[in-house]
Parts: sequence; structure tokens; C-alpha cells
Amino acid sequence: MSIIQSLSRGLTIIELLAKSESSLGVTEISKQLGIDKSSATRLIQTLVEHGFAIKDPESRRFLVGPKMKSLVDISAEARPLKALSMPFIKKLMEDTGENSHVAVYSQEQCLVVADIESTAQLRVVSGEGRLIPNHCTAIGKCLIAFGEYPLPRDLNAHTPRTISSRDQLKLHMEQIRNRGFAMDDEEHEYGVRCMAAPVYNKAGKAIASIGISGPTVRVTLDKVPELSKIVMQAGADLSKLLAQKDYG
Amino acid sequence: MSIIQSLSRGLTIIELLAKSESSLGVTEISKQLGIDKSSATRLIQTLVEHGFAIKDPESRRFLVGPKMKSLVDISAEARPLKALSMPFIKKLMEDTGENSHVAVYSQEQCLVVADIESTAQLRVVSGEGRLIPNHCTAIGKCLIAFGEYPLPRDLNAHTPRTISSRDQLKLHMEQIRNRGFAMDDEEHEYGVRCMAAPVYNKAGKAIASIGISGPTVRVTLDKVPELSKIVMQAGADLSKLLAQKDYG
DNA sequence: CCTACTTGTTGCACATTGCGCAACAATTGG
DNA sequence: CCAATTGTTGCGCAATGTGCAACAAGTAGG
Repeated sequence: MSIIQSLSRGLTIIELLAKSESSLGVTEISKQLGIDKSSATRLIQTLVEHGFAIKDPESRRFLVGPKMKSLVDISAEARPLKALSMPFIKKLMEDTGENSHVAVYSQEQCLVVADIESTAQLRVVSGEGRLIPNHCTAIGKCLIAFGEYPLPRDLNAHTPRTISSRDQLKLHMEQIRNRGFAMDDEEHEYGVRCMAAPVYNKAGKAIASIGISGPTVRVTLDKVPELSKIVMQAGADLSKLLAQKDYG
Repeated sequence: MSIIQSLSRGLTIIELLAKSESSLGVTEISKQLGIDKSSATRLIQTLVEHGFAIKDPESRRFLVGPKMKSLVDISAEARPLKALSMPFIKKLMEDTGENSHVAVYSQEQCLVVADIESTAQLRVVSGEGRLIPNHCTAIGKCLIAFGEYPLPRDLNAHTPRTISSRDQLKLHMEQIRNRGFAMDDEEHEYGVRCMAAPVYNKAGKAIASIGISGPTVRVTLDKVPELSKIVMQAGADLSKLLAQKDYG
């Protein structure tokens, strides 16, 4: 049986980062592993690239990244949810022709637990397991508006349309609750419009959101009423199933 | 910036495993990454070696390992506990001359969150971040006896002294509660004797355990009363601090 | 403020390491 | 019981990752 050296070293770095109380520098890591700093640099860069580690740009030291937790979340808690959701987002994708997904709240962000891509040439790719912002995406805003989660702290503007004011966002949440669905109107990415509706567990708590993402050229504003109805119906249907299965 | 290929591939496999609903086989993995099955085999073996993946020997397929969750636990929840515990296990080690540690319950096992090695030539090495059994270690039995955790399902015999009967273990828990401390009398490893006491949070819930491990030649049975007193005192002292700091 | 020290990044040349191929072994399914 | 698929091991080649060393960027200390 052969062990892959560089992978092994990388995993050891992950363990070091997780176990250390504070952040670690490249030299420190290289000493602990008994390797050159140059190798440590490159291994760490690879970890950062994958999100398993993050770099504090100030101190140029490293910490465990959010990827670890989101993977654990997705494999443990969210896996059954994904299994239950698949048929619904499949149908949603077929009915709307757009990328469909289900997300939950994790680490103050929005964790995509299930995702089906549209079959159109021009499509939005989101990808399972991704952590996306809560304040400028439909599925994220939906979680905040209907779930028992705090307003995001980080309100980075991703496009000129991003709502970056705390007060405005609060008002916006109110609107979302009144309409029953959330919309991301090019707030996260140019040319992309999304809609999402809440998913409730048996106890009536919004524990997830379901939605679609499409290019603005297809998901035009005049189609919003029709599409949002479909999305909300999907949310209601999935909620019903979760209640039956006693999920959450 | 250069990316380390084999590390990158290994991390991608972790992600695949975490996101997949079921277990994955070597061929499946190799196809998804576009690499040869031999490479996939070796990468996976490395992951298994580190505990990031586990192999179901029946189906010869792979799943995410417990390492991921224990690392997340240790970095998130347990990190503050570790910081608070350090001075206490340091003192405990100095007072007893033996390896000292603090553990919490995680994934039906016993997660070592802080650990200080004895300075003696002959010493017990346990190691932070390790997941050890609950039924045949002092810190593990302590968690079960005083905490609100279920009896372990797996009662593997590690030595002839391991308590492998559910009923016996139940009785044994009773004894531990009466004495106020747990002892592992060569139940996990030959020649090693350990003692542990509960650590309570402000609400009076046993959320951790603190203890020592030493070779039987030093930790003789006639020293147990004296040593156990020291360990229990350490548990009480740490509990007091946790209450002050409002931990847990 | 300048110098000395420590820490992180990049280029480069070498050879170790990990790669794919292919044969083999072990299962599964028809 | 044979065919087909999946997992493991040996092996030779070269691509990959390694350490060295120079460089860059901070940090501390006088």
C-alpha cells in the first residue's frame, strides 16, 4: 500500500490548523512537518484554493477554512434533506427550465445542499456544497426572512443592485414575507435573476429554501408572477413531505 | 502560484464523498476526477490512513470519515474549552507526573481536546484530536457516567480487562458515580492505568472530563486514592472556572 | 530612521514521487 | 458457471513536487 506524500502532508496541515488555538504561519507549519517553507507555502495555497484553509491577509497566517464545516453539515444534517428534495427540484427545473436548488443556513451563510442544472445552453451554475452570501441571493434572503436567523453582518456589494444597507435590508425582508417569496434581481451577479420560497418543517419552522436561478433574458420581470407561483408551490410541496417524514 | 496536484485531487475526493448521498467506489471516483483507478486507490488509501475517509469493508466503497467532524468540533466548540483547560492540565501533570488531558463527547466517542504529555521517559501518549472509545477509557467512561450521553453501542474488547457486557458496564457506571471518578485499569491498553473526573458547566451538566494516564508501574493501585483526589480536585477547579466564564 | 532579523514568496534544477498502463485478483450479475 | 465489472499491485517513465537559494516584505530593536 502506498501513501501519497503530498496529500498526506496537506492533510496533516489541516489537522495542525484545526488543533492549533491560534493561526499558524508558513514557517511554523514547515517546522512542524519537517519540510521546507517553500513546500509548505505551496501545500497551503492548495488548501486555500479549496477552502480548507483561509489566509488572514493582515498577518499572512492561516486558519481552518469554512469548507470543513460546510462539508460536515452537508454530509450529516443536509444529506437526508437533499435526498428528499431531489425529486422536487428536478420537477422545478423541468417546469421552469432553470437551474433549481435547495439551501440551508450554515455558518452565517447560505449552504446549497441540492442543485440541478438547467439543460439550456445558457444556464446558471451554482453547485452543491457552495457557501453563498445570504444578503444578495434569493435562497439566502429567503432563509433570513422566514427563518429564525440573524441579519447577515457582511453586506458586501457584489453588483450595484446589492442591498448593502442594514435598514434597507430589514425593510426588504418585510416585503419578502408579505409576498411569500424572495427575489434576487441581479444583486449577486449581473444578468442573473433568482426566486426562492421557504421550506418548513413539521413544527412550522423555515429550515430551508428552494428556488431557481436563470439568466435575465429568459427570467424576465413579466414572467416573475408566474414563475414565483411555481416556486412557492414547490416550497409548499416539499414542506408537506418533510412534515410527513418528520424531518427537522 | 502553484497548486499541488495530488493534494488537490485528494481534497476533491473528500468533497465528492461529503456531497454524495451514498458511498463511492474507486472506479466511480476515478471517473469523476478523470484519473486512473490506480491513482484513485492510492489517494483514497491516504485519506483513509488519516481518517478523512473510511472504507466499508463489505462493499469496498468509501465514505467520509469521522476525522472531519472531530476536527470541526475541536476547532469550533472545543477550542475555548481547550484554552481554559490548559493551565489545569498543566498543573495536573506537574502534580501527578503523568500525562493529563481533557475530553468531550463527540460522534459517540471520546474526543481529546487538550493534552499535555508527562516529562518522564516512560509516558503515555494520547494526543489531541484523537477519538477514543468511551467504554474502556477513564475520560470516556466519565463522560457516560456523569453526562447525558447514551451507553456506547460498540463494546469491543481491547484487552482481557475491557468491560464488554452492557449490563456490567451499566453497573460499573453506577460505581463511578458513587466514587466520583472513573478508572481505566488496563482496559484499553496493557500497562496503562487512567483516572478521570467530570467537569461541569454552570448549569451543572457534565460536559467534559479531565484525567491522567500513566504506566501501571508508577500509577500503582495503592496510589489510586491519592491520585484520584488530585484529579477530582482538578475537575472541580475547572468546573468553577467554566461557571465563572459561563462556558457551555 | 536605519539596520538586522525574521517571515513569506518565487525561480530553478534535480530526482523523487506519483502517474498511467497493464496484468492480476476479487466480486457481482446474468 | 462464465462474463463483465471493480479493486489492487508491479513497474517504468516523466511529470510533479521538492529543497535550495535569492528575493521581497515586514518587524523589532537600538
